[in-house]
Amino acid sequence: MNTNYLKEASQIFKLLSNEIRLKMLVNLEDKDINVNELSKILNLEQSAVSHQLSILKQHQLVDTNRVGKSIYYRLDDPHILDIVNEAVQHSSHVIRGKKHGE
Amino acid sequence: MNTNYLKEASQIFKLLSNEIRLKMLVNLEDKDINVNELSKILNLEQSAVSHQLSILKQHQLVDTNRVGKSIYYRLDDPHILDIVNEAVQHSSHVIRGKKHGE
DNA sequence: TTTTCATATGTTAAAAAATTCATATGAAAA
DNA sequence: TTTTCATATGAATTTTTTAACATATGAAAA
Repeated sequence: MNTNYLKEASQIFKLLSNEIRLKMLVNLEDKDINVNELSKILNLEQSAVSHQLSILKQHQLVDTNRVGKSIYYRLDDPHILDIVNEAVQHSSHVIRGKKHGE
Repeated sequence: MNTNYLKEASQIFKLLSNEIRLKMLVNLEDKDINVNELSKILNLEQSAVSHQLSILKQHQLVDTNRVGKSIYYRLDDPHILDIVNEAVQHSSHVIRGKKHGE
């Protein structure tokens, strides 16, 4: 069974495994937002926000464009949110189901 | 914007962010497999396999049943593979697209 | 009921990721 | 062309994950 392709998949999941980054992506769904705004929205230090955005950008989940002095971020491939939605659905199933423990 | 639900999602992604665990899930797609077999398939120590399986089980991604002395694992909710497939698709897009660097 | 064998668990060491604080950059505004 | 301001980057620290080895468990087979 060839499972080489799973390495890349695991890397994407690593990106998505952080709540802050998820929040960023979700917030960027329908509008571009600059670093300072994101910082307020997420209630995080500017530096923390920049660091996370840089990770997302490195992996081409977001892209930037400058407006005046600000850098606005946008989703590079909105399809990524489909993956997030699937995970949300999954978790709500599990919670509702309470298959095992509790 | 309410983003509380993203915490659970991030936890699922955390589970999926490890190549070994992904390989396990994919291998379990169409048949149950016991620990020893998995150990051979993935070329990993038994203990490592058990540890990872235990994480997956704790989060209800797999379940077990005993046959003789062996413990067979199975997918608890095959839907989880849909999420994996979406990620695979995404990564192949990005690779093909080579949107930015290189 | 003793032994065997597959699997699970505990623990520690190593690696990777996240957080924080300080500082650098560099384009835009003055 | 100097200053300002938003953002990026660097580096040290802490936290989280992974990996590895040793050992415990416990059901099944003898």
